Amino acid sequence: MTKSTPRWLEPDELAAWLANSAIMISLPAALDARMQRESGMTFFEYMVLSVLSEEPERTMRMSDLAGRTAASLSRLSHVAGRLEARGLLTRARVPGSGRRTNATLTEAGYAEVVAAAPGHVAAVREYLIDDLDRDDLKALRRIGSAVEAAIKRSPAL
Amino acid sequence: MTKSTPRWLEPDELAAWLANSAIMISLPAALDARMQRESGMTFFEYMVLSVLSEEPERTMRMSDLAGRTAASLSRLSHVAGRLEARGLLTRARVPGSGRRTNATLTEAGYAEVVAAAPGHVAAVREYLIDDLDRDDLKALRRIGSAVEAAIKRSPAL
DNA sequence: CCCCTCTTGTTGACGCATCAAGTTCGAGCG
DNA sequence: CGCTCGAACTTGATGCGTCAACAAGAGGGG
Repeated sequence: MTKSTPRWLEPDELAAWLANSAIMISLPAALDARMQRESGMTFFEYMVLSVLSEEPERTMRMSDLAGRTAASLSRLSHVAGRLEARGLLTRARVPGSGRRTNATLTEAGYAEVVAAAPGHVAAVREYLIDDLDRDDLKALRRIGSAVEAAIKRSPAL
Repeated sequence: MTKSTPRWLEPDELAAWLANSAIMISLPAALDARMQRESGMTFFEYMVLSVLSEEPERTMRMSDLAGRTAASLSRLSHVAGRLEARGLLTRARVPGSGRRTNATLTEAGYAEVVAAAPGHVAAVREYLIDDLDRDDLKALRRIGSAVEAAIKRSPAL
């Protein structure tokens, strides 16, 4: 409690923050709802399958997959369990390498990604990309990187 | 299924989209975790209390509150129930006005917001605002507005 | 007047995320 | 060798969000 009174947000900062809320809150909700409706899978499930689909052998270590999808290992494990039950991927321990596990996309899983991809891209365009000009795209890139860095910078506390 | 092959994302669009994922996924998670740790409440709960605290009489209709927090009425109702159980707000039907209900912040609720606010602002600065220059702030504002508009534009489907 | 329907909320079931434990394996080291 | 440590998952309990169903006024025709 040695903190002094905080620097409150100034008007333009506040406006930016409020605008950001739309991106942070409404966008994921909208994308999720649409994926669910059109492809019967979660936005996050799509991410997992999609990342796998672009990997050589369509295979990836659970840890790496978690990193790539910005998820906790626990979350990924639960999701992988469900996807495995649905026959969209398989898991296999990598022998002689500690507790490492590889996830591999099945044919059925690949087919699902391929089927879902167009709708996904369309949604991303419709809700975000197509409304932005080249400068906005660049800015978004910078902002995203900054956020990523800032979060990584404060792992514990 | 009359769709032709979709316009895939071009490199700079893809980069922007990936960067956006950090904002959409990691940022809310980070803010949520921190609010939980430092103030024992959800990010969303904070929003609700905070919005109420700035209202005259610290009172607002449930519907309006839902709109302001970008939540479904159902979600808000659940949360309001919990907050009410914790003594942070009260609900009361508005007599003679259909089924309208007003939510009002209690003293205890107000005290919680006040206590949580500095940490909240600090987090918002640390994870987002303080890393951005004036142009980025403006861009963020434009992008947020665009997203909001795009989502409103596609209510059904 | 009575029914119809619209608005506004609430509720319950279900699914997913999170958090804290537990499990299993490899490695380092004494 | 045997022990402990840490890395890499998995699992189970708990809590929140969503979706669909319901409830309860208020108009508004007919």
